[in-house]
Amino acid sequence: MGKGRAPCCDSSQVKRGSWSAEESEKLRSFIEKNGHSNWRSLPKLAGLMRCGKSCRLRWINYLRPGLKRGNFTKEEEDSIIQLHQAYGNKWSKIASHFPGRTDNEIKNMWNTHLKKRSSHVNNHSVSSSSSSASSSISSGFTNVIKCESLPKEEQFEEILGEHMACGFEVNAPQSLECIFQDHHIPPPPPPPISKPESLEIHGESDLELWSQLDEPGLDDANEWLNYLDNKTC
DNA sequence: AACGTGCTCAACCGCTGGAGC
DNA sequence: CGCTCCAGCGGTTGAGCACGT
Repeated sequence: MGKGRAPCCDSSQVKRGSWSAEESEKLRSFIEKNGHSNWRSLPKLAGLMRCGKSCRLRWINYLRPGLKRGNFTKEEEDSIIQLHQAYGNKWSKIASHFPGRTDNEIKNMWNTHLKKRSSHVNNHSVSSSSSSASSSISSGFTNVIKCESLPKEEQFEEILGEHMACGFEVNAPQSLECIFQDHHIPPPPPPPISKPESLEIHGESDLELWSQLDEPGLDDANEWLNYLDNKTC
């Protein structure tokens, strides 16, 4: 650490470990009355012997209203796997697709259950991805990108959302990455630019069209998706 | 009943990026 | 421009529980 910043709190002054019901209630009622504009000073103001970070975690992962607790549904699990293909370990990003679920919860779910399942699905999808990718580029999905009022990044988010809702399989987001990477939209994890797998399924010389997208602008991406859309409708 | 093992999940730790000075 | 502060994020840990022997 050296001359780095001071520790967030003095460990001799704060309580650690599990939260009691009383502490949780104190935190909840304080935040409901006063909000949480400053986590650092919050514990003091709320009369808690806790570090601000700890309060924040407790609130976000446990006390926050609207949290959906309990088991994940099959659909949620499938979506997590798919989103993980697109985002990697960006748990907060993934969690944003599941209102009421926390990044911590999803991260735990992934590490304990889905990691194994995903590797299985991944292997399986290598052989079957083409057809599933083709059928899931629905017109609804394509319409999202046409909503040009949204910033590009949001468009990408929207697309992925639709995309997952369509049951689009794992390597499809990577195709999208190819299309959008020049828009400086935060990319999903690699692979490098290449012709999307989904092209081959149409049995046409799609490479030609792809090659025209050397410097794809958003319109090019639209064109591309329209093309795919037409092919699948 | 006692013990060992594996699993779950709340919580902690350390790092990063943005904002303010 | 560099420093400090802070919120937020992702990785990791460990207490508690369930289950098998």
